[in-house]
Amino acid sequence: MTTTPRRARAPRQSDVARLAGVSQSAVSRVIGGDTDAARIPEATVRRIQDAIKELGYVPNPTARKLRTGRNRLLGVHTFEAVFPRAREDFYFEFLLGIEERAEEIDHDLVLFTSTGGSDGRRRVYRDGVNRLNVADGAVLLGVAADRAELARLEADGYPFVHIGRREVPGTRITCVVPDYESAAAAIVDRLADLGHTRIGYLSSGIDEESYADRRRGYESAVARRGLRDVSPASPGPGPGSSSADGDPAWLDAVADGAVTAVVADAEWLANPLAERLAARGLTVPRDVSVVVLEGVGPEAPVRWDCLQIPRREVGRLAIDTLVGMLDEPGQPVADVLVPCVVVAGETVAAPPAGTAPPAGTGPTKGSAE
Amino acid sequence: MTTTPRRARAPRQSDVARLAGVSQSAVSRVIGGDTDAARIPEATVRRIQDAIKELGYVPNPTARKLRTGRNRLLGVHTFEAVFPRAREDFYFEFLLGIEERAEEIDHDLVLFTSTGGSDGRRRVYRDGVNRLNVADGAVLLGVAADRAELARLEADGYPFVHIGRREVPGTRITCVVPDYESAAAAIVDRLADLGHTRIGYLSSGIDEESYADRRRGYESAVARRGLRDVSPASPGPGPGSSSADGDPAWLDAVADGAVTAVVADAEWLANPLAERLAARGLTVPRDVSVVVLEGVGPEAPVRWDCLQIPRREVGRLAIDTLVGMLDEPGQPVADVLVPCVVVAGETVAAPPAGTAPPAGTGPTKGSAE
DNA sequence: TTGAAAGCGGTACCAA
DNA sequence: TTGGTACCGCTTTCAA
Repeated sequence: MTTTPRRARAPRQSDVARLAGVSQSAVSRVIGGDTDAARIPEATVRRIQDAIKELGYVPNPTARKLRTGRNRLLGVHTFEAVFPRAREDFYFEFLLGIEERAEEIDHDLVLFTSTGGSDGRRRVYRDGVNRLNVADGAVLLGVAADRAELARLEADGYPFVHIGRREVPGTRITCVVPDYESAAAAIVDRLADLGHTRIGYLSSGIDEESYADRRRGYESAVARRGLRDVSPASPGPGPGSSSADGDPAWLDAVADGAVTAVVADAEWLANPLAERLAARGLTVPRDVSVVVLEGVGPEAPVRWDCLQIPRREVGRLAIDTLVGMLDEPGQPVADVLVPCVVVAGETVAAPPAGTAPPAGTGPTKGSAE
Repeated sequence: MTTTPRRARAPRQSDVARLAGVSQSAVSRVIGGDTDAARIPEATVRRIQDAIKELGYVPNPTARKLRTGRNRLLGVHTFEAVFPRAREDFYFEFLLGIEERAEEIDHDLVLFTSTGGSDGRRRVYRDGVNRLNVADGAVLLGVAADRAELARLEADGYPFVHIGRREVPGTRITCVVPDYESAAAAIVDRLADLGHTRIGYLSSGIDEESYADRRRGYESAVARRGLRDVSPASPGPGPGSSSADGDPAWLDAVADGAVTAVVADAEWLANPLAERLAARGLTVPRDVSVVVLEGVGPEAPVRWDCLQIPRREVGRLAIDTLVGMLDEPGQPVADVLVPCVVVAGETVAAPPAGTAPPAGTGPTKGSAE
């Protein structure tokens, strides 16, 4: 009976070397695949491989890491709950892409966890030690990423990329971000091409980089195409203060034909908008076209025309960018912009015929009162 | 301006030693908290700590691991999808307990991922190397855990515990399992105490250790209490072949009063059972009591009397067991049984008055035809 | 009390 | 081509 004896000590390269009758460095070379640099005779390679098999030798990743600084382990750190429930669908696709790509390039992934503090926020540093250090580098994500930690990580020279734009004063952190700006501009272009000349922007009021990107793309395209921007007054940030709620005057102006297309930050803004327009006798898209700047799933009640965030691709590119940083340390790395797809739905059409711009219909910018 | 210069190299103990004017080993001792063994003067300790702070020194976990074999990293490996959707609720509580306990004893958690194969199954070994090796040990979970890998892991001497009982011929793997057997027996005892004398077992037909445990507890208690077991014929294993579907004859016998209480493997068996009993004019629990052998959430439509799996506690104990193995290598470790709670619901009552056992109501075991 | 030095298991340079 | 050897950063004897 050939029961494997409880191996007291894992075999090392030196054991392999002894069995094969060669030096330890020869073993290391064969394992490292350095057969080109220092051509080792077929026979020797064979003997070494046999010895490896016989002993069941496997390289020790810890020793490797200590020596080379790499162990083909990539960290993933989300600043939110470990096993998110509500946010799960949001992260899921990113993580899929990350995992997919990591595996393709033969890296393993480690998900860092532990809440780290009584406040329940997930931290990178605990007692001053960077927990990510066991991995060669890390991908960070999470809408509420702690910026101070990002700055420290960067200052410590730890290689990482962040999914989603994150600006930290005095620090250059590498981000992989959906190209919201171009996509928003493309959406405006499409509306302009269809004949819309007076459009509005319905903002979520959320003060975060990605929302700013979208708005910027919208505004530059509006200017470039010479359109008239008739948006409601910007609401203060914070939940519940959607601008659709806040500006009935603007809605009345829309009903009056002041605007023939609306670009909305998010689906949860578009739904009440459609309701309120309906209450004023307007139909989407016959009277007003609506585009949503955040991908909506196929199970959405309305098939909005929308911008689709390429989450999977963003995840994959985050891995590639990170590994690029590891391979070329010290090189400055530019942010990576990932193109978004604009998906056609059922909420965009040409403006209603004969909707000439009513003369002097309110301000170009700001509330339409 | 005190901008931290881009640190080319992380500070090491030797740097700290030089700055503090002591030897490297002194630094190591202070960090290791060995102040008792080799009493270092207050002043020296202070100088070293100051130097540590000034340099921002943090210990290198890789070097530590290479030297001591430990790095306070515990792996978690699930054999199912990385970011489970459907199963999430099932695993979630285990993971909560694992994380909670790991943090209490100051260990970090590493979730291993990567699908490992084109078959989509998650593997521990890839190209023969144990990917868990960067961690001191690991907690494994997943209903379809690959047994061959468990055997190999054990043979390799890698420390791990498995959540849920897993039998592998020729191997002793340490498991942390809910004590289904005792809980099932306690349930039978309670029914017997209430006066039930003829009860049935509704099996899921799933061929797995945990289900076998439950049935064993049921059967031993039935025998011990001298009850009559009138269960439907065991269905073949596989989805859709629930025994409630498969045995209308048994249902008729129940309606006839052959059985006053039913123990069901899972909630998805109990729901159709209740419907079919209702169709025959029976009410739960007035005519028939029903207990479910798998905890059901508070949002369940029916508040079943049920067995609650102490998932959180199981997770915590898995960590404690694992760390125990690490602290005392070589010691054989017994499986850990975690008591289950039996939760009172609204589906158990005393048997209907005057339900004397009908004489000769069918076989003690098997189909009640 | 403190320091020098030997590894932990590999990698990679430099000689032979 | 091959082997000897220094070193990665830390822990832990063993001497001083």
